[in-house]
Amino acid sequence: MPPAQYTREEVVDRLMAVVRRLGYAGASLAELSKATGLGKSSLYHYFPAGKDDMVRAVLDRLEAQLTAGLFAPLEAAGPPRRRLEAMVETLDAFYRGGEEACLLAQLALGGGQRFQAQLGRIFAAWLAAIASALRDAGLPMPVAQARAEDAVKRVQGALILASAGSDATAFERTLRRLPDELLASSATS
Amino acid sequence: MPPAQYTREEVVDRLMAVVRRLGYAGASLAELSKATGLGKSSLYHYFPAGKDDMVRAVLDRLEAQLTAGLFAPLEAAGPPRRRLEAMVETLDAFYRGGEEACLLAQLALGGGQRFQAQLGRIFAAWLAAIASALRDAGLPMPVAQARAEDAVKRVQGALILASAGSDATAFERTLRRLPDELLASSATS
DNA sequence: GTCTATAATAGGATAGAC
DNA sequence: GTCTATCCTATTATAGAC
Repeated sequence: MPPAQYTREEVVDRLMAVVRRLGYAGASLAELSKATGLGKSSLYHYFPAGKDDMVRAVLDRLEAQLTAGLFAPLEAAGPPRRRLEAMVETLDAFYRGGEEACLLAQLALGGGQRFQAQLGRIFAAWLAAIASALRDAGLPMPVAQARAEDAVKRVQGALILASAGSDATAFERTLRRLPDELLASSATS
Repeated sequence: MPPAQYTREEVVDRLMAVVRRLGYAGASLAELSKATGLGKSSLYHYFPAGKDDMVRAVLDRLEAQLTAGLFAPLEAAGPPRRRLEAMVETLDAFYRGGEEACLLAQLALGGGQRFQAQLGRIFAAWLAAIASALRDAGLPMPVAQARAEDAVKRVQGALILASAGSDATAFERTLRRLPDELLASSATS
């Protein structure tokens, strides 16, 4: 009954948690309503186009969060290693040590083609941001790009393994070794 | 109307294709019915407990297929490199160059905790099979295990990237470099 | 073993009061 | 801006004929 309990951003954050946990198809309006404390009609007030609209808002917000909290710091000035370590810390907090799934992966697998374009852009931005740090560390651009892609794959794969309950520590181990492996001057990559 | 159009295995294969593409929540009985050419009632004849029963059968069949087609060859006699190359070829065919998603990932992200125990076992078997080949190649067991885990993460991550439409060739590139990187005698891993 | 028909429920969406 | 009430459709599941 009280007016404007939550800001739109707070609402979107709560929606994000649901989609992240249950996926696009699994996130029913009932769940979304429960998570936000808003009735279905209130959700439709915020998001006139319905569920698609909600998930779109969630993805937009995630993109903004990643851009500001993950990609920008990777491309900012400062020692490349420090930047990569910051990424690792951000990821660890964001995925709560592997306990929380990745919204990008959820939408990639369960969102049909609805979000593919945006997901592609977000992943590309992530790759570019990592490559930027590696290039600043002195790696040739092709190597930097290849390693960046490898890093994202490892993080995503580790989250799948963690979700599968195979190995709860898999994610943490991946993160811990990431900076060293990205910056190594070896020949493998 | 004709009796027993498909064997149970054929039915399960068709169900698998749907779950793989749409995920657990997205795979409706209507889709499953369409894919198998069976009415809903016929599906309930094969799988009395309903959708859960169907997906359980799908996962059981996948586990059997992976055990016979992927894990066993990895642990069989023969040159380790050959075995790893066989894995890569099998994966490439199975995921059609990255165009098809991974059922394991779909169920890990969208299956709640319903399948977690089985998924954990399957991933553990995969890791053990790769590690077995690497140990036969002369790598110390801890290194073999770490690299095996890394390989599975890369494959899973590459499939996410491919699903996200970010980079269609990411999967192929990951596969191609896998044997060399797994067998390298470098210090990184 | 498959079908048609039907039920019961859940999901997405809207109308209109407050 | 939120609610209750409602609608329509999809979804899951079952009954019973063939």
